[in-house]
Amino acid sequence: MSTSPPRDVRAPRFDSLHQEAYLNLWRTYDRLKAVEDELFSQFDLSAQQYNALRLLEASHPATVATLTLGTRLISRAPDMTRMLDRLEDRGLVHRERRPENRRVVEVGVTPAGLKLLAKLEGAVQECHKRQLGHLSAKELKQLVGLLQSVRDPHEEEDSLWGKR
Amino acid sequence: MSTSPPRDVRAPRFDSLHQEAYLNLWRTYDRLKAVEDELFSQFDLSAQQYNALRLLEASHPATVATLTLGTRLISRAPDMTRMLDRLEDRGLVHRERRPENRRVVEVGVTPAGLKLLAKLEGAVQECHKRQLGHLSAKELKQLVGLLQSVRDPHEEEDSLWGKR
DNA sequence: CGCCGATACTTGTTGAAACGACCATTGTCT
DNA sequence: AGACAATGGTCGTTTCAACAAGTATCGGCG
Repeated sequence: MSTSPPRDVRAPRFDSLHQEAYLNLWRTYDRLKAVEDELFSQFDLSAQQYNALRLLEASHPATVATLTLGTRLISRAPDMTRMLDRLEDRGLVHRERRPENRRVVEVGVTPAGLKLLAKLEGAVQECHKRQLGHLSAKELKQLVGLLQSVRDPHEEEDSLWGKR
Repeated sequence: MSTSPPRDVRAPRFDSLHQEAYLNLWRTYDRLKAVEDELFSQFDLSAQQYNALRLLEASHPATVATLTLGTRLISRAPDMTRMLDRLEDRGLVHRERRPENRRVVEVGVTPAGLKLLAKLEGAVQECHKRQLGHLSAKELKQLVGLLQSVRDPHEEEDSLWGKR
């Protein structure tokens, strides 16, 4: 009886190709997120908060209803209220109920919020370069295409992220 | 002066290809994670906890030091202690200090932990199929390759996830 | 042997996420 | 007009993650 060949018991092994793909996706996201987190933590922002500010900037000067903003975020956020509380406390957004429908709370970015975004813009671009700058444009496009295919059946019909 | 063509102000727009790739990665991970979370929440487990149990199973019957386990996890976990506390309270892992080095805490999976893993195995495979079953093997392999390239410069020299 | 730094966690504390129950407002149906 | 469901948030509570500071142990080194 022969001994089995030496192998690194630590090396990740996978039960299926699907699992390998998912765990690779998870790991890759985690590594890239670490790069981003390091930047945002210097400004006491989370990636999610930055994302929200960016969305408000895109609509500016129009405002956006709280729940609408929630659905547009990259990662679902079941607690918009307190996230906006924190941004409002720092004077980065403002909230307002309008007479025509007193249920909805309209949210907008403040001048201070826009100023912070402007200050961050360069650093954020640099950060994305550090994350992915080692890939060619061709590879990046291929990656984006594949990720869209992966995600497609998992997006709601009217999602902003669905294939168009 | 002509008016600009109508466009969906809600559609995500990107400042660079790098950013587009990263945000697509984030979004895709979030969608797939939602599928997985739904499964694990039925067993009061997090994906990270399941991952830890899997790693312990792979080493079984040998045990693993707490910190070593932490570095092998897919997503970094700076609070192994309390995560293991929870698993130990549920009888899924056991911990032990050995006389030869009383600093390290050796962790192993218990029979109950192995039983839980066995019970989950089929459902987890099914879950990964739901996540990624709509892609061909060729696409999946291409995706894995691209993700490795993305991650490569962000892995530590001796990481288990580096290219070999 | 006694000290010192390194190792391997543990504990405290604070902040954020998850989940549900709750409340106010509006639109609809009879 | 009154009842009732649907909409849009808010609040309370529990759990989890992150960071810092602290404790126990070990391995040299003079």
